[in-house]
Amino acid sequence: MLRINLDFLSYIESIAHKDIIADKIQLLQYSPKDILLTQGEQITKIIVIREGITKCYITEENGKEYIPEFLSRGEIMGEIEYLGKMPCLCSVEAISYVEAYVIPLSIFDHLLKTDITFNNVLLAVEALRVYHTSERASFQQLYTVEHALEKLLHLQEKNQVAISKEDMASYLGITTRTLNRALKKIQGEE
Amino acid sequence: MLRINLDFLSYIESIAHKDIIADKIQLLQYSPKDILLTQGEQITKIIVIREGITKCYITEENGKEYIPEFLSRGEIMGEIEYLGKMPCLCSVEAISYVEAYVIPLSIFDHLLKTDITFNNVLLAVEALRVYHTSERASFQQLYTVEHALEKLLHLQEKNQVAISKEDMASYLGITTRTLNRALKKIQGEE
DNA sequence: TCTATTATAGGACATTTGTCCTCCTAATGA
DNA sequence: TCATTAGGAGGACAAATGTCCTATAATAGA
Repeated sequence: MLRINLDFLSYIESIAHKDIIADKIQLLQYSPKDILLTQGEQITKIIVIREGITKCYITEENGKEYIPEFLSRGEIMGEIEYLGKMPCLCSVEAISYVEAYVIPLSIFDHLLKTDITFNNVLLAVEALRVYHTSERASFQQLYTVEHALEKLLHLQEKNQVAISKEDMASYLGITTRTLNRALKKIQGEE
Repeated sequence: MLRINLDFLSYIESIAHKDIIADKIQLLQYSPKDILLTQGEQITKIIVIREGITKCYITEENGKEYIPEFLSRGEIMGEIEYLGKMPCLCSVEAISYVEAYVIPLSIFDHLLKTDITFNNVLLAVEALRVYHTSERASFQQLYTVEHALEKLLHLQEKNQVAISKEDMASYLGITTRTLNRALKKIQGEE
């Protein structure tokens, strides 16, 4: 639910500090509600979060929203679209104070073509993403809302994150009304 | 819905034929209902489909099934789990006659560590997977069953695939009863 | 201080979906 | 030929979910 990837962050930081290209990788700051990426647009940079929490959300044509993930430390964004030559899948919004490395596409491309360790590390990142995304899609389709909600609440507690009810509903792919009902039911069972 | 990746297939075939390691990559045949991978087991090989259609399915603890994708030409399997050091996420079953390249882990690993083009091609594959998986999860959560079913029917027609009603329901994350109702409703609207 | 806005909570009703059954048909093997 | 089985279709009822609406509390800004 709150994805982090410290291995990847370490690798990016080692590049950002030591490399000849270091001065081309910026460390930027974002405030809550700042937009890091916009759905549908072409990618112009790759972003890796150093600190803070963001939400990644898809707005469908019927106006509803779905949150595939909350991204935090060491998570990369924009690379999927660049690699697949696709427009941006999600919008990404800071929900806390955020610091992130911003990598120009030229640098990202250079790393892809020359740095095999970078390729290996990135492949591991993407593998985990596919795994978790499929696992979650399956879970949410086949279990009750309550079951999914309980899991979400545990994750929230474990990660010490506070998210709005609306975002929780978007993450679960339900309405806030259904979320409230499920919360009531869980309380009653305790 | 029926994923194919001809670029990746070309690259694998070029390796399978020309390389020094060619004799270690086998071309195996499978009949309908043969199992290529089993959910929960450790991966022992990487498989790339040359011909035919397979279904990839997750069985949850409550006995229900979810089908993340139907994989066909040029699709790879097992690599996610190997890269992420995870047990097998899905079982994969042939639903037509299938021919597939079977790559030993040692060879796959060797390619990862030495062949940067291989890394680049594989990254593109995984990027598309994350993209499509998230896109579909969002779509299925936020639109009506009918809407999702119509899309599925178009894809089936376009790809000339016949799948059982039960598999269609598993793909949509619903019961066959709900599938039948949705089919009736669509017929009425035509 | 006073309004406007936002997040939250939940009632009432309609719709959708799941569960449990039954029935039908085609294909298969004894 | 006659069960037997698997896939498909759909009725009846219960449960879950969405929609629409109202209400409250907290907060920000004039």
